Amino acid sequence: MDVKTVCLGMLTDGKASGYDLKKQFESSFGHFFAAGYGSIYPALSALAEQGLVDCEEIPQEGKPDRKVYAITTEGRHFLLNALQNTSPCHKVRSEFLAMMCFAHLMRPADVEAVLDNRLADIERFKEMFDEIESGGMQDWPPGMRFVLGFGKTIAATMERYINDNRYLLTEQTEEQSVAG
Amino acid sequence: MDVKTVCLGMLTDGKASGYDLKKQFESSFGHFFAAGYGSIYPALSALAEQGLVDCEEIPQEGKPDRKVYAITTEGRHFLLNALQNTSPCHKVRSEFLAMMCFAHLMRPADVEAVLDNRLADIERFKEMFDEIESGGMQDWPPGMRFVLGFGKTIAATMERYINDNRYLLTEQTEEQSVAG
DNA sequence: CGCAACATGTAAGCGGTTACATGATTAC
DNA sequence: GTAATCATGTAACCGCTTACATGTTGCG
Repeated sequence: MDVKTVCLGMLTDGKASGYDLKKQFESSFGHFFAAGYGSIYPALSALAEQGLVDCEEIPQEGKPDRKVYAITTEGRHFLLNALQNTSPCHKVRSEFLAMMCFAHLMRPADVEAVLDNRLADIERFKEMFDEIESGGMQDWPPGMRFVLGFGKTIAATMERYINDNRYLLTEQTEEQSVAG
Repeated sequence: MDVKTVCLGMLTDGKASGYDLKKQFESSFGHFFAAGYGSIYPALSALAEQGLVDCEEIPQEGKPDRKVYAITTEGRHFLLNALQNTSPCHKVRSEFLAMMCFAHLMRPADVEAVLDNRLADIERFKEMFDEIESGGMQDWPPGMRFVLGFGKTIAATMERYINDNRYLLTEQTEEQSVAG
């Protein structure tokens, strides 16, 4: 499941340009599968070259031609095949948690700042989730609702955990004076 | 916060070899910051070249010399400086969630298998956490306890969410018959 | 007047993964 | 006998990130 496959999946919902897909990555997919233009455009080119998508070029004035991609029958087969992997991974790479392991070496003010910044990030996610929900989810496939709920639940849990346990990190210990 | 910096942090707890650090990555750090030998050994070499660690080679018979690394004063300064970044990231890359977005295109049996495999993974994490706790945490820095609790809480929440909401994905919908 | 949105792409680089190479000792 | 543990490393590769390049339209 790389960016290519996810793009292919998104195209099962209808034709779209790279620009359109980027917006979808930013909103609904961003919190668990990020991708920038530098990944998306080459991915779409590769998919087109493999015959997994068709590309319709729509001329525009002043802007580059809008390239609208549509999934092909071969693309659908390829995707269905990719979706038969029953052990997809779920990876976390957290500089935040790594840093917190060494909180006893940090200045207390910096620890507080890190925690506050993380809470602010989580808050932004929650706003994003609310925005998506207010846009109407009736026509969404059940998987999307599952994934959105997953994100909301984890975000709420992280927020609560940080608030309930930050005292562990911010109570002064002797070690901190040795740090320098 | 790359592998190099995390290795440096681990060495504040005492001397260690690359092999030792790998074990620590597998146990306590693995769930939020994975690293293999292919990252760790080059990282230690680079740290030694920069003078951030000292390397003591202990000859052994039959095995390669054991190289034990110790953090230097410069290393400590470098680490303290790195720990002043107050916006460390927390990234998730989940093929699992990406796949679940397209559950309506999958065979129901495959969806079930994916969910069961994820639950099994979570179970393994929980076992790991219990094992760490039973090994005694009294002498652990507070940050480690915070991070361990974080992992346990998120794992429990994920497990509960999947169990409570998998019905969303496994109830048959019309779309599934169109998938081919 | 300046910024955001629209719209597509390339190229260099970076960091991490995977596979390979070697080989003794110990426990089952 | 065979698998796991101890022990270190290299090299190729892969996929994503970042920075760069270009240019119009419309809003405040």
